[in-house]
Amino acid sequence: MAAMSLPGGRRTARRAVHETLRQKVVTLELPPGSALSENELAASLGVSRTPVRESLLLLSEEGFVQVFPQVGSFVSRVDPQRVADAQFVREAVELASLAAVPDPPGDDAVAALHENLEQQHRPGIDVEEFFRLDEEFHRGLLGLSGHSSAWSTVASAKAHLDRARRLGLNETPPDAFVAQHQQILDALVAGDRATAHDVLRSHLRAVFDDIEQVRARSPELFASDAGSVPVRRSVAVWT
Amino acid sequence: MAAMSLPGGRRTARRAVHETLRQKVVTLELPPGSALSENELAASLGVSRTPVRESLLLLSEEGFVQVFPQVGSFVSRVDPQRVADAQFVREAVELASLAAVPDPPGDDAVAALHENLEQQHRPGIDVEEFFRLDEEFHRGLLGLSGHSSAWSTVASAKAHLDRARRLGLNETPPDAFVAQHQQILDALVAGDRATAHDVLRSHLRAVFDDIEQVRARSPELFASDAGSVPVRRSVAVWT
DNA sequence: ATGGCAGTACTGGTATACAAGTACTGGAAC
DNA sequence: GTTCCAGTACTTGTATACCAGTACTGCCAT
Repeated sequence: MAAMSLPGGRRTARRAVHETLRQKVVTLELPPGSALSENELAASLGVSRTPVRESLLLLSEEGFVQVFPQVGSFVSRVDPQRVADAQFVREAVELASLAAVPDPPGDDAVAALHENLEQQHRPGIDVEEFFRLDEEFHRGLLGLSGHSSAWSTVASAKAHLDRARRLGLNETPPDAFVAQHQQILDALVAGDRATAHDVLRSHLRAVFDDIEQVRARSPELFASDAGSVPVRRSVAVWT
Repeated sequence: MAAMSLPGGRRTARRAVHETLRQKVVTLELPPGSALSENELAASLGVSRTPVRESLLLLSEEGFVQVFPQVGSFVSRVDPQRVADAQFVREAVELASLAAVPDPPGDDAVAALHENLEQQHRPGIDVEEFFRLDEEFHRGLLGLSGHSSAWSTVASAKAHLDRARRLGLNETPPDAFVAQHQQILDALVAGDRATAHDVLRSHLRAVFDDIEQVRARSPELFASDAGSVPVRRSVAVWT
Protein backbone atom coordinates (compact mmCIF):
# COMPACT_ATOMS: atom_id res chain seq x y z
CA MET A 1 0.00 0.00 0.00
CA ALA A 2 2.88 2.29 0.71
CA ALA A 3 4.64 4.26 -1.97
CA MET A 4 1.39 4.86 -3.77
CA SER A 5 2.50 8.44 -4.05
CA LEU A 6 4.66 7.73 -7.03
CA PRO A 7 2.31 6.25 -9.56
CA GLY A 8 3.38 2.84 -10.71
CA GLY A 9 5.46 3.09 -13.80
CA ARG A 10 7.38 6.24 -12.96
CA ARG A 11 11.04 5.35 -12.85
CA THR A 12 13.00 7.49 -10.47
CA ALA A 13 16.49 7.03 -9.10
CA ARG A 14 15.16 6.92 -5.57
CA ARG A 15 12.79 4.09 -6.43
CA ALA A 16 15.55 2.08 -8.06
CA VAL A 17 17.97 2.60 -5.19
CA HIS A 18 15.35 1.83 -2.61
CA GLU A 19 14.39 -1.44 -4.26
CA THR A 20 17.99 -2.45 -4.81
CA LEU A 21 19.02 -1.82 -1.24
CA ARG A 22 15.88 -3.37 0.20
CA GLN A 23 16.48 -6.50 -1.83
CA LYS A 24 20.09 -6.73 -0.69
CA VAL A 25 19.14 -6.26 2.93
CA VAL A 26 16.32 -8.78 2.90
CA THR A 27 18.37 -11.40 1.09
CA LEU A 28 21.23 -10.86 3.52
CA GLU A 29 23.56 -9.87 0.71
CA LEU A 30 24.00 -6.95 3.05
CA PRO A 31 24.11 -8.70 6.42
CA PRO A 32 23.08 -7.05 9.68
CA GLY A 33 25.72 -4.58 10.80
CA SER A 34 26.97 -3.67 7.34
CA ALA A 35 28.00 -0.05 7.01
CA LEU A 36 26.08 1.91 4.42
CA SER A 37 27.96 5.06 3.51
CA GLU A 38 25.80 7.47 1.55
CA ASN A 39 28.78 8.57 -0.50
CA GLU A 40 29.95 5.05 -1.24
CA LEU A 41 26.49 3.90 -2.24
CA ALA A 42 25.98 6.95 -4.40
CA ALA A 43 29.25 6.33 -6.18
CA SER A 44 28.70 2.62 -6.67
CA LEU A 45 25.13 3.07 -7.85
CA GLY A 46 25.98 5.95 -10.13
CA VAL A 47 23.63 8.49 -8.61
CA SER A 48 23.99 11.42 -6.25
CA ARG A 49 23.61 11.31 -2.52
CA THR A 50 20.04 12.61 -2.64
CA PRO A 51 18.20 9.50 -3.84
CA VAL A 52 20.50 7.30 -1.75
CA ARG A 53 19.83 9.38 1.31
CA GLU A 54 16.08 9.31 0.75
CA SER A 55 16.19 5.56 0.28
CA LEU A 56 18.04 5.12 3.55
CA LEU A 57 15.43 7.30 5.21
CA LEU A 58 12.68 5.02 3.96
CA LEU A 59 14.60 1.90 4.93
CA SER A 60 15.15 3.28 8.40
CA GLU A 61 11.41 3.89 8.66
CA GLU A 62 10.88 0.25 7.66
CA GLY A 63 13.32 -0.79 10.35
CA PHE A 64 15.95 -2.23 8.04
CA VAL A 65 18.51 0.48 8.54
CA GLN A 66 19.66 2.53 11.47
CA VAL A 67 21.01 6.01 10.92
CA PHE A 68 23.30 7.56 13.49
CA PRO A 69 23.91 11.21 12.68
CA GLN A 70 27.54 12.06 12.18
CA VAL A 71 28.46 8.43 12.81
CA GLY A 72 27.09 6.33 10.03
CA SER A 73 24.25 4.24 8.66
CA PHE A 74 24.13 0.51 9.19
CA VAL A 75 21.96 -2.43 8.29
CA SER A 76 20.04 -2.98 11.49
CA ARG A 77 20.51 -6.14 13.47
CA VAL A 78 17.50 -8.37 13.93
CA ASP A 79 15.59 -7.03 16.90
CA PRO A 80 13.93 -9.96 18.73
CA GLN A 81 11.29 -7.65 20.15
CA ARG A 82 10.48 -6.37 16.72
CA VAL A 83 10.38 -9.87 15.31
CA ALA A 84 8.01 -10.90 18.07
CA ASP A 85 5.76 -7.95 17.28
CA ALA A 86 5.72 -8.83 13.63
CA GLN A 87 4.91 -12.42 14.53
CA PHE A 88 2.00 -11.39 16.72
CA VAL A 89 0.54 -9.02 14.15
CA ARG A 90 0.97 -11.43 11.29
CA GLU A 91 -0.62 -14.26 13.20
CA ALA A 92 -3.56 -12.09 14.24
CA VAL A 93 -4.25 -10.84 10.75
CA GLU A 94 -3.73 -14.10 8.89
CA LEU A 95 -5.88 -16.05 11.31
CA ALA A 96 -8.60 -13.40 11.27
CA SER A 97 -8.54 -13.53 7.51
CA LEU A 98 -8.75 -17.31 7.52
CA ALA A 99 -11.85 -17.11 9.68
CA ALA A 100 -13.46 -14.84 7.12
CA VAL A 101 -12.95 -17.12 4.13
CA PRO A 102 -16.30 -18.04 2.54
CA ASP A 103 -17.16 -21.68 2.95
CA PRO A 104 -16.60 -22.96 -0.43
CA PRO A 105 -13.58 -20.78 -1.16
CA GLY A 106 -13.43 -19.18 -4.60
CA ASP A 107 -12.49 -21.76 -7.22
CA ASP A 108 -10.07 -19.55 -9.12
CA ALA A 109 -8.14 -18.57 -6.04
CA VAL A 110 -7.96 -22.18 -4.89
CA ALA A 111 -6.69 -23.26 -8.28
CA ALA A 112 -3.99 -20.60 -8.12
CA LEU A 113 -2.94 -21.81 -4.69
CA HIS A 114 -2.79 -25.39 -5.92
CA GLU A 115 -0.58 -24.43 -8.78
CA ASN A 116 1.61 -22.47 -6.42
CA LEU A 117 1.95 -25.53 -4.20
CA GLU A 118 2.90 -27.70 -7.14
CA GLN A 119 5.85 -25.44 -7.76
CA GLN A 120 6.78 -25.56 -4.10
CA HIS A 121 6.86 -29.34 -4.27
CA ARG A 122 9.29 -29.34 -7.16
CA PRO A 123 12.47 -31.09 -5.95
CA GLY A 124 15.68 -29.14 -5.60
CA ILE A 125 13.83 -25.88 -5.32
CA ASP A 126 15.94 -22.75 -5.07
CA VAL A 127 15.81 -20.82 -1.81
CA GLU A 128 14.95 -17.56 -3.52
CA GLU A 129 12.24 -19.30 -5.45
CA PHE A 130 10.84 -20.78 -2.28
CA PHE A 131 10.64 -17.35 -0.71
CA ARG A 132 8.83 -15.98 -3.72
CA LEU A 133 6.33 -18.82 -3.70
CA ASP A 134 5.89 -18.64 0.06
CA GLU A 135 5.08 -14.97 -0.18
CA GLU A 136 2.67 -15.59 -3.01
CA PHE A 137 1.00 -18.41 -1.12
CA HIS A 138 0.33 -16.39 1.99
CA ARG A 139 -0.86 -13.44 -0.03
CA GLY A 140 -3.23 -15.73 -1.88
CA LEU A 141 -4.45 -17.13 1.40
CA LEU A 142 -5.29 -13.63 2.54
CA GLY A 143 -7.02 -13.02 -0.76
CA LEU A 144 -9.46 -15.88 -0.12
CA SER A 145 -11.21 -13.74 2.47
CA GLY A 146 -11.40 -10.74 0.19
CA HIS A 147 -8.98 -8.83 2.36
CA SER A 148 -6.08 -9.06 -0.02
CA SER A 149 -5.69 -5.33 0.23
CA ALA A 150 -4.57 -5.75 3.82
CA TRP A 151 -1.63 -7.75 2.56
CA SER A 152 0.58 -4.71 2.45
CA THR A 153 0.24 -4.34 6.17
CA VAL A 154 1.09 -7.97 6.76
CA ALA A 155 3.91 -7.74 4.28
CA SER A 156 5.36 -4.86 6.20
CA ALA A 157 5.18 -6.75 9.47
CA LYS A 158 6.48 -9.81 7.68
CA ALA A 159 9.55 -8.02 6.41
CA HIS A 160 11.55 -8.45 9.56
CA LEU A 161 10.47 -12.06 9.88
CA ASP A 162 11.62 -12.72 6.35
CA ARG A 163 15.09 -11.48 7.00
CA ALA A 164 15.34 -13.52 10.17
CA ARG A 165 13.95 -16.54 8.35
CA ARG A 166 16.75 -16.46 5.84
CA LEU A 167 19.22 -16.71 8.64
CA GLY A 168 17.46 -19.86 9.76
CA LEU A 169 16.60 -21.46 6.48
CA ASN A 170 19.26 -24.10 6.95
CA GLU A 171 17.78 -25.11 10.26
CA THR A 172 14.57 -26.56 8.94
CA PRO A 173 14.36 -27.77 5.37
CA PRO A 174 11.70 -25.96 3.33
CA ASP A 175 9.99 -29.31 2.85
CA ALA A 176 8.41 -29.04 6.27
CA PHE A 177 7.01 -25.63 5.44
CA VAL A 178 5.71 -26.81 2.11
CA ALA A 179 3.96 -29.72 3.79
CA GLN A 180 2.27 -27.30 6.17
CA HIS A 181 1.14 -25.16 3.30
CA GLN A 182 -0.37 -28.23 1.73
CA GLN A 183 -2.19 -29.19 4.92
CA ILE A 184 -3.68 -25.72 5.27
CA LEU A 185 -5.04 -25.65 1.76
CA ASP A 186 -6.33 -29.23 1.97
CA ALA A 187 -8.16 -28.50 5.21
CA LEU A 188 -9.64 -25.36 3.72
CA VAL A 189 -11.09 -27.04 0.64
CA ALA A 190 -12.32 -29.87 2.84
CA GLY A 191 -14.21 -27.31 4.89
CA ASP A 192 -12.26 -28.19 8.01
CA ARG A 193 -11.75 -24.73 9.44
CA ALA A 194 -10.47 -25.83 12.80
CA THR A 195 -7.61 -27.80 11.26
CA ALA A 196 -6.74 -25.03 8.84
CA HIS A 197 -6.64 -22.58 11.70
CA ASP A 198 -4.46 -24.77 13.88
CA VAL A 199 -2.03 -25.71 11.15
CA LEU A 200 -1.64 -22.11 10.03
CA ARG A 201 -0.86 -21.09 13.56
CA SER A 202 1.64 -23.91 13.99
CA HIS A 203 3.14 -23.00 10.67
CA LEU A 204 3.65 -19.38 11.61
CA ARG A 205 5.07 -20.32 14.96
CA ALA A 206 7.45 -22.82 13.45
CA VAL A 207 8.99 -19.97 11.56
CA PHE A 208 9.35 -18.10 14.81
CA ASP A 209 10.98 -21.02 16.58
CA ASP A 210 13.39 -21.32 13.71
CA ILE A 211 14.50 -17.79 14.35
CA GLU A 212 15.13 -18.55 18.00
CA GLN A 213 17.48 -21.36 17.06
CA VAL A 214 19.50 -19.06 14.88
CA ARG A 215 19.63 -16.53 17.64
CA ALA A 216 21.16 -19.06 20.00
CA ARG A 217 23.85 -19.81 17.45
CA SER A 218 24.57 -16.34 16.06
CA PRO A 219 23.75 -13.80 18.75
CA GLU A 220 25.93 -11.18 17.08
CA LEU A 221 23.31 -10.73 14.38
CA PHE A 222 20.69 -9.79 16.95
CA ALA A 223 20.25 -6.59 18.88
CA SER A 224 20.63 -7.20 22.56
CA ASP A 225 20.72 -3.67 23.89
CA ALA A 226 18.48 -1.19 22.11
CA GLY A 227 20.57 1.72 23.29
CA SER A 228 23.87 0.52 21.95
CA VAL A 229 25.54 2.50 19.23
CA PRO A 230 27.86 0.95 16.67
CA VAL A 231 31.35 2.11 15.94
CA ARG A 232 32.35 2.99 12.44
CA ARG A 233 34.07 0.06 10.75
CA SER A 234 33.73 -1.70 7.49
CA VAL A 235 31.36 -3.88 9.42
CA ALA A 236 29.77 -2.35 12.48
CA VAL A 237 30.53 -3.73 15.90
CA TRP A 238 28.12 -2.99 18.67
CA THR A 239 30.01 -2.29 21.87
CA MET B 1 8.84 2.11 16.98
CA ALA B 2 9.59 4.01 13.85
CA ALA B 3 12.13 6.79 13.74
CA MET B 4 14.29 5.02 16.25
CA SER B 5 17.17 5.77 13.95
CA LEU B 6 17.50 9.30 15.26
CA PRO B 7 18.07 8.87 18.97
CA GLY B 8 15.49 10.65 21.05
CA GLY B 9 16.70 14.08 21.99
CA ARG B 10 18.52 14.89 18.78
CA ARG B 11 16.84 17.93 17.32
CA THR B 12 17.01 18.10 13.58
CA ALA B 13 15.10 20.29 11.18
CA ARG B 14 13.60 17.26 9.52
CA ARG B 15 12.23 15.98 12.79
CA ALA B 16 10.68 19.32 13.64
CA VAL B 17 9.11 19.73 10.21
CA HIS B 18 7.84 16.17 10.18
CA GLU B 19 6.15 16.50 13.55
CA THR B 20 4.67 19.88 12.71
CA LEU B 21 3.20 18.76 9.43
CA ARG B 22 1.97 15.46 10.81
CA GLN B 23 0.18 17.24 13.61
CA LYS B 24 -1.47 19.67 11.21
CA VAL B 25 -2.60 16.89 8.92
CA VAL B 26 -3.99 14.66 11.65
CA THR B 27 -5.84 17.50 13.34
CA LEU B 28 -7.26 18.57 9.99
CA GLU B 29 -5.64 21.98 10.29
CA LEU B 30 -4.44 20.93 6.88
CA PRO B 31 -7.57 19.34 5.42
CA PRO B 32 -7.51 16.62 2.76
CA GLY B 33 -6.63 18.10 -0.58
CA SER B 34 -4.48 20.94 0.71
CA ALA B 35 -1.56 21.74 -1.53
CA LEU B 36 1.84 21.37 0.10
CA SER B 37 4.44 23.16 -1.95
CA GLU B 38 7.96 22.25 -0.89
CA ASN B 39 9.15 25.76 -1.58
CA GLU B 40 6.31 27.41 0.28
CA LEU B 41 6.68 25.15 3.29
CA ALA B 42 10.43 25.66 3.34
CA ALA B 43 9.98 29.42 3.26
CA SER B 44 7.27 29.54 5.89
CA LEU B 45 9.10 27.16 8.21
CA GLY B 46 12.41 28.88 7.76
CA VAL B 47 14.36 25.89 6.51
CA SER B 48 15.55 24.67 3.13
CA ARG B 49 13.70 22.31 0.87
CA THR B 50 15.72 19.31 2.00
CA PRO B 51 14.18 18.69 5.43
CA VAL B 52 10.75 19.62 4.08
CA ARG B 53 11.13 17.23 1.22
CA GLU B 54 12.27 14.40 3.47
CA SER B 55 9.33 15.05 5.78
CA LEU B 56 6.91 14.87 2.87
CA LEU B 57 8.54 11.61 1.84
CA LEU B 58 7.91 10.14 5.27
CA LEU B 59 4.36 11.46 5.36
CA SER B 60 3.69 9.95 1.97
CA GLU B 61 4.97 6.64 3.27
CA GLU B 62 2.56 6.97 6.17
CA GLY B 63 -0.22 7.66 3.69
CA PHE B 64 -0.95 11.20 4.78
CA VAL B 65 0.46 12.89 1.74
CA GLN B 66 0.44 12.13 -1.95
CA VAL B 67 3.29 13.32 -4.11
CA PHE B 68 2.74 13.75 -7.83
CA PRO B 69 6.03 14.46 -9.56
CA GLN B 70 6.03 17.68 -11.51
CA VAL B 71 2.47 18.37 -10.35
CA GLY B 72 2.46 18.89 -6.65
CA SER B 73 2.13 17.39 -3.20
CA PHE B 74 -1.20 17.27 -1.46
CA VAL B 75 -2.68 16.14 1.80
CA SER B 76 -4.22 12.86 0.80
CA ARG B 77 -7.93 12.38 0.84
CA VAL B 78 -9.32 9.65 3.03
CA ASP B 79 -9.14 6.46 1.03
CA PRO B 80 -12.09 4.20 1.95
CA GLN B 81 -10.16 1.12 0.88
CA ARG B 82 -7.27 2.12 3.06
CA VAL B 83 -9.56 2.86 5.95
CA ALA B 84 -11.17 -0.55 5.53
CA ASP B 85 -7.77 -2.20 5.57
CA ALA B 86 -6.79 -0.32 8.68
CA GLN B 87 -10.07 -1.31 10.25
CA PHE B 88 -9.53 -4.99 9.45
CA VAL B 89 -5.99 -5.03 10.73
CA ARG B 90 -6.78 -3.09 13.83
CA GLU B 91 -9.72 -5.30 14.67
CA ALA B 92 -7.68 -8.45 14.15
CA VAL B 93 -4.81 -7.30 16.31
CA GLU B 94 -6.81 -5.75 19.11
CA LEU B 95 -9.13 -8.75 19.36
CA ALA B 96 -6.22 -11.18 19.27
CA SER B 97 -4.58 -9.21 22.00
CA LEU B 98 -7.73 -9.23 24.07
CA ALA B 99 -7.86 -13.00 23.81
CA ALA B 100 -4.33 -13.18 25.19
CA VAL B 101 -4.97 -11.11 28.30
CA PRO B 102 -4.21 -13.15 31.43
CA ASP B 103 -7.32 -13.94 33.45
CA PRO B 104 -6.92 -11.70 36.27
CA PRO B 105 -5.41 -8.81 34.29
CA GLY B 106 -2.47 -7.02 35.86
CA ASP B 107 -3.61 -4.76 38.68
CA ASP B 108 -1.40 -1.82 37.77
CA ALA B 109 -2.51 -1.76 34.16
CA VAL B 110 -6.15 -2.03 35.15
CA ALA B 111 -5.75 0.84 37.58
CA ALA B 112 -4.20 2.96 34.87
CA LEU B 113 -7.10 2.19 32.56
CA HIS B 114 -9.58 3.10 35.26
CA GLU B 115 -7.92 6.41 35.80
CA ASN B 116 -7.90 7.02 32.09
CA LEU B 117 -11.62 6.33 31.93
CA GLU B 118 -12.30 8.74 34.77
CA GLN B 119 -10.75 11.49 32.71
CA GLN B 120 -12.82 10.43 29.71
CA HIS B 121 -15.96 10.77 31.79
CA ARG B 122 -15.13 14.33 32.77
CA PRO B 123 -17.93 16.55 31.38
CA GLY B 124 -17.17 19.05 28.66
CA ILE B 125 -14.10 17.16 27.57
CA ASP B 126 -12.06 18.70 24.82
CA VAL B 127 -11.92 16.87 21.50
CA GLU B 128 -8.13 16.81 21.41
CA GLU B 129 -8.09 15.55 24.95
CA PHE B 130 -10.53 12.81 24.06
CA PHE B 131 -8.32 11.67 21.22
CA ARG B 132 -5.32 11.56 23.47
CA LEU B 133 -7.18 9.53 26.09
CA ASP B 134 -8.71 7.23 23.49
CA GLU B 135 -5.29 6.50 22.09
CA GLU B 136 -3.91 5.88 25.55
CA PHE B 137 -6.82 3.61 26.43
CA HIS B 138 -6.43 1.37 23.42
CA ARG B 139 -2.69 1.25 23.88
CA GLY B 140 -3.24 0.24 27.48
CA LEU B 141 -5.69 -2.40 26.40
CA LEU B 142 -3.06 -3.87 24.12
CA GLY B 143 -0.60 -3.72 26.97
CA LEU B 144 -2.74 -6.00 29.11
CA SER B 145 -1.73 -8.92 26.92
CA GLY B 146 1.94 -8.04 27.09
CA HIS B 147 1.96 -7.12 23.44
CA SER B 148 2.16 -3.40 23.98
CA SER B 149 5.12 -3.29 21.66
CA ALA B 150 2.83 -4.21 18.78
CA TRP B 151 1.03 -0.96 19.37
CA SER B 152 3.17 0.85 16.85
CA THR B 153 1.79 -1.38 14.13
CA VAL B 154 -1.77 -0.77 15.22
CA ALA B 155 -1.06 2.92 15.61
CA SER B 156 0.17 3.04 12.06
CA ALA B 157 -2.94 1.32 10.78
CA LYS B 158 -4.99 3.49 13.08
CA ALA B 159 -3.56 6.69 11.68
CA HIS B 160 -5.94 6.88 8.78
CA LEU B 161 -8.88 5.93 10.95
CA ASP B 162 -8.00 8.72 13.33
CA ARG B 163 -8.05 11.35 10.67
CA ALA B 164 -11.36 10.10 9.35
CA ARG B 165 -12.72 9.97 12.87
CA ARG B 166 -12.05 13.64 13.38
CA LEU B 167 -14.19 14.37 10.40
CA GLY B 168 -16.99 12.43 12.02
CA LEU B 169 -16.61 13.40 15.62
CA ASN B 170 -19.70 15.57 15.45
CA GLU B 171 -21.75 12.65 14.22
CA THR B 172 -21.64 10.61 17.37
CA PRO B 173 -20.91 12.29 20.67
CA PRO B 174 -17.80 10.92 22.38
CA ASP B 175 -20.02 9.84 25.26
CA ALA B 176 -21.06 6.75 23.34
CA PHE B 177 -17.43 5.79 22.77
CA VAL B 178 -16.56 6.42 26.38
CA ALA B 179 -19.44 4.19 27.48
CA GLN B 180 -18.13 1.42 25.26
CA HIS B 181 -14.67 1.80 26.70
CA GLN B 182 -16.18 1.44 30.14
CA GLN B 183 -18.10 -1.70 29.17
CA ILE B 184 -14.99 -3.32 27.78
CA LEU B 185 -12.93 -2.73 30.87
CA ASP B 186 -15.76 -3.77 33.18
CA ALA B 187 -16.26 -7.01 31.30
CA LEU B 188 -12.54 -7.71 31.40
CA VAL B 189 -12.16 -7.29 35.14
CA ALA B 190 -15.33 -9.35 35.61
CA GLY B 191 -13.69 -12.12 33.65
CA ASP B 192 -16.38 -12.00 30.99
CA ARG B 193 -14.23 -12.46 27.90
CA ALA B 194 -17.07 -13.00 25.48
CA THR B 195 -18.68 -9.67 26.32
CA ALA B 196 -15.38 -7.81 26.23
CA HIS B 197 -14.67 -9.30 22.84
CA ASP B 198 -18.08 -8.42 21.43
CA VAL B 199 -18.14 -4.90 22.78
CA LEU B 200 -14.66 -4.16 21.54
CA ARG B 201 -15.64 -5.33 18.10
CA SER B 202 -18.81 -3.26 18.16
CA HIS B 203 -16.81 -0.32 19.38
CA LEU B 204 -14.30 -0.53 16.59
CA ARG B 205 -17.03 -0.95 14.02
CA ALA B 206 -18.97 1.99 15.39
CA VAL B 207 -15.99 4.12 14.54
CA PHE B 208 -16.05 2.71 11.08
CA ASP B 209 -19.77 3.39 10.62
CA ASP B 210 -19.20 6.92 11.79
CA ILE B 211 -16.76 7.39 8.98
CA GLU B 212 -19.30 6.14 6.47
CA GLN B 213 -21.76 8.78 7.59
CA VAL B 214 -19.23 11.51 7.05
CA ARG B 215 -18.46 10.09 3.66
CA ALA B 216 -22.09 10.36 2.63
CA ARG B 217 -22.13 14.00 3.66
CA SER B 218 -18.69 15.11 2.48
CA PRO B 219 -17.65 12.89 -0.41
CA GLU B 220 -15.13 15.47 -1.62
CA LEU B 221 -12.85 14.58 1.28
CA PHE B 222 -12.70 10.96 0.18
CA ALA B 223 -10.86 9.36 -2.69
CA SER B 224 -13.27 7.74 -5.05
CA ASP B 225 -10.96 6.81 -7.88
CA ALA B 226 -7.52 5.64 -6.85
CA GLY B 227 -6.08 6.59 -10.21
CA SER B 228 -7.27 10.17 -10.19
CA VAL B 229 -4.71 12.92 -10.17
CA PRO B 230 -5.35 16.34 -8.72
CA VAL B 231 -4.88 19.60 -10.54
CA ARG B 232 -2.67 22.24 -9.09
CA ARG B 233 -4.70 24.80 -7.17
CA SER B 234 -4.54 26.40 -3.78
CA VAL B 235 -6.72 23.52 -2.80
CA ALA B 236 -6.52 20.42 -4.94
CA VAL B 237 -9.50 19.31 -6.95
CA TRP B 238 -9.63 15.70 -8.08
CA THR B 239 -11.08 15.52 -11.58
C1' DA C 1 -16.65 34.73 -29.39
C1' DT C 2 -13.70 30.71 -29.89
C1' DG C 3 -10.01 27.28 -30.74
C1' DG C 4 -5.23 26.57 -30.70
C1' DC C 5 -0.61 27.42 -29.54
C1' DA C 6 3.44 29.42 -27.48
C1' DG C 7 5.17 31.47 -23.26
C1' DT C 8 5.74 31.30 -18.52
C1' DA C 9 5.61 30.19 -13.85
C1' DC C 10 5.24 26.75 -11.18
C1' DT C 11 6.08 21.57 -9.68
C1' DG C 12 9.10 17.79 -7.71
C1' DG C 13 13.69 14.97 -8.86
C1' DT C 14 18.48 15.24 -8.82
C1' DA C 15 23.20 16.91 -8.25
C1' DT C 16 26.40 19.40 -5.64
C1' DA C 17 28.55 22.43 -2.02
C1' DC C 18 29.09 23.44 2.55
C1' DA C 19 28.50 22.87 7.67
C1' DA C 20 28.64 20.39 12.11
C1' DG C 21 30.12 16.52 14.38
C1' DT C 22 32.59 11.98 15.38
C1' DA C 23 36.39 8.76 15.58
C1' DC C 24 40.57 7.06 14.23
C1' DT C 25 45.85 8.06 13.66
C1' DG C 26 50.26 9.39 14.58
C1' DG C 27 53.48 11.70 17.04
C1' DA C 28 55.12 14.37 20.99
C1' DA C 29 55.75 14.56 25.93
C1' DC C 30 56.60 12.09 29.92
C1' DG D 1 55.55 1.77 27.23
C1' DT D 2 51.73 5.23 28.16
C1' DT D 3 49.02 9.29 27.79
C1' DC D 4 47.45 13.02 25.73
C1' DC D 5 46.42 15.98 21.97
C1' DA D 6 46.12 17.82 17.48
C1' DG D 7 45.28 16.60 12.81
C1' DT D 8 42.71 14.30 9.49
C1' DA D 9 39.44 11.71 7.15
C1' DC D 10 35.39 10.31 7.37
C1' DT D 11 30.14 10.65 8.70
C1' DT D 12 25.24 12.66 8.17
C1' DG D 13 22.41 17.24 8.08
C1' DT D 14 21.34 21.25 5.49
C1' DA D 15 21.31 24.64 1.84
C1' DT D 16 21.38 25.68 -2.91
C1' DA D 17 21.50 25.24 -8.05
C1' DC D 18 19.86 23.12 -11.94
C1' DC D 19 16.86 19.98 -14.69
C1' DA D 20 12.74 17.86 -16.77
C1' DG D 21 8.05 18.09 -16.87
C1' DT D 22 3.20 20.01 -16.06
C1' DA D 23 -0.50 23.36 -16.31
C1' DC D 24 -2.17 27.68 -16.48
C1' DT D 25 -2.24 32.42 -19.27
C1' DG D 26 -2.85 35.21 -22.73
C1' DC D 27 -2.24 36.26 -27.34
C1' DC D 28 -3.34 35.28 -32.12
C1' DA D 29 -5.79 33.48 -35.97
C1' DT D 30 -10.22 32.34 -37.39
